[in-house]
Amino acid sequence: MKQLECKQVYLSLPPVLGEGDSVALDLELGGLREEQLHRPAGRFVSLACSFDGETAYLIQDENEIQQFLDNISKATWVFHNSTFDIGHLRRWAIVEEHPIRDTMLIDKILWSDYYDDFGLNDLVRRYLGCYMEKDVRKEFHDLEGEMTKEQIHYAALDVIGTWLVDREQQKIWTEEDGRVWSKIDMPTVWTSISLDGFPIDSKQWLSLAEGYRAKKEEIEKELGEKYGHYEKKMSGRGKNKVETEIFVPFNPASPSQVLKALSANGISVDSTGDEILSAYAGNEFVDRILQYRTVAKKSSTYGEDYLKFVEPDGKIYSSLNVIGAQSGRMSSRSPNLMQVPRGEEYRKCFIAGEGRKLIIADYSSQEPRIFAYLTKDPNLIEIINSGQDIYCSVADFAFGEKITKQDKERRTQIKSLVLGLMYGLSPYGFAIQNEVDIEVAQEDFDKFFAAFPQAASWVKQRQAVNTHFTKTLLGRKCHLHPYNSQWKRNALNNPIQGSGSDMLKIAMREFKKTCMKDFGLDRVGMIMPVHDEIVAWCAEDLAEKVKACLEETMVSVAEKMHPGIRANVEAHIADSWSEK
DNA sequence: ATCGTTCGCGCC
DNA sequence: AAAGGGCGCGAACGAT
Repeated sequence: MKQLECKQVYLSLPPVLGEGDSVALDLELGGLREEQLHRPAGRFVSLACSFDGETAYLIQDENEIQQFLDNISKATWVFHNSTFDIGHLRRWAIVEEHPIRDTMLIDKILWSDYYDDFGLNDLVRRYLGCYMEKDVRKEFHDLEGEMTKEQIHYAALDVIGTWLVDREQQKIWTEEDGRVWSKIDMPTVWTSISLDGFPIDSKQWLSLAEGYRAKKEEIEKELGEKYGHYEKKMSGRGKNKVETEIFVPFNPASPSQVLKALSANGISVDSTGDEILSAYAGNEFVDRILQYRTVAKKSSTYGEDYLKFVEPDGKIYSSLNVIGAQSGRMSSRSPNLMQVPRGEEYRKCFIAGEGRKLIIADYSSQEPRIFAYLTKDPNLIEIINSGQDIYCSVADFAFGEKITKQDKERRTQIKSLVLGLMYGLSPYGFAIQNEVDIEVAQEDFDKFFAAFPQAASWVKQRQAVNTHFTKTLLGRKCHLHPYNSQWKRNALNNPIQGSGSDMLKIAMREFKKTCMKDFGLDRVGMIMPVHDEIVAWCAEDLAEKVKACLEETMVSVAEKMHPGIRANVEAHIADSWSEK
């Protein structure tokens, strides 16, 4: 395979560029750990750029960064993983919101779920047929003094690769792809790097974690002794060789050991996940294992170690991946703030902080509304627009059952049917999940589709023929694998999930553009998105206004996306994340 | 030791 | 043949 080439590297500032130019930029830092790539940590090593795909300019003095950026301020900036570069550049320079392209994110827009690797080396291979050494980049992390010649060369190749890939992407992206980038994901990049940390009550968290660790260790000890076994072991040499018996405690965290123990208990299953084991609830061993899992999760993922993410200012800053899922959804890591247990005990630890309030707003039934819009089913639309509880109304309309929100069991079942349908749930799956006969499940499905014929035909049509890709309401593509049976469920779910994520991204953009701008970034800020929810903060005296603003923004964004279908947003002013 | 994969489970 | 979509994380486990 060809090697990427660089004709010349100038160890100097780039010339002043004009408006039509596009310039690829790449920042190298040293001394960064994986989990803090998104934080202002690490040493500046170099900043490089290329505006022709042949030559590169590179500086190694952090005092020149501002001038470097000023020289190219008129041009469009191109990054590979812009969140990283821009986030860090702002440590040394003033970086205003600016037209950018991101070869990684744009490739996800173009090829979501067609490829699953979006590293610069992957793109260089796919677009340019060139091979890029990867290992040299690692050395930056340990770099102490001057860059070696080789390192300078590879830093230059990075920007050249980025520039050339961008040029190729520009040739193939459609107007619609361009809109998805400029209206949805580009603004989200700028939003993501200005998200504020989430203040944490560390003391409370710690006492929770300690409690769960104690419980975990207790069960571990009990089960370890009760279900452990002796193993013969040889020790010593030659004449002194003796056979001893060693007690090996049972490890409840080991799926294979659990499987064996279950089998010894007369329970034969293929795997030991919660869904399978809960069918054996009542069995002493099974119950204990499930209890163990609950407390083990809480003392591992949400244990004492979690506090390593709390920074000196008492806040947790997670890293937001602007396109984290094939559907376009965002994801969060280090830590993933989107999956903090919903229990009050945990959410209570996430607080507003002194003199501030949290504004928590989420779309209610976001996906069913999108589903109704996509299918244009008049009956479903009528139910949604009536403002009544969707699942109770479906119970009445489709099944002739008069239920209220208090009939939790049936309502939950119907809710799981409606939501499940949008995920590609089959009657078979519904039957197993709800422990009903397949005939009963099939009948529920039939009744639902009979009541909502247009929804039925939409679902059927989505799955009739593989169109190679699906699109969200705003045109974000996701490719379908024709040889994978999952394509049918993706064809169904993707426009729904993806449109939901587009909606939230735009709502974030609008909230920032209006409310945050009006009141000032020292008075209002965003903390995090959670798929259909935005957590923001503001100065105490602004709470009512900001709440109203966030609510209105979210509603209006949604109703623009699905005209004719009402949106509903539940917003709250709170001192902690647990209040709803 | 260090790596990648699998399992199980937290969230929407 | 499979049987509800999308993630990230920690522990276990097998491979190197």
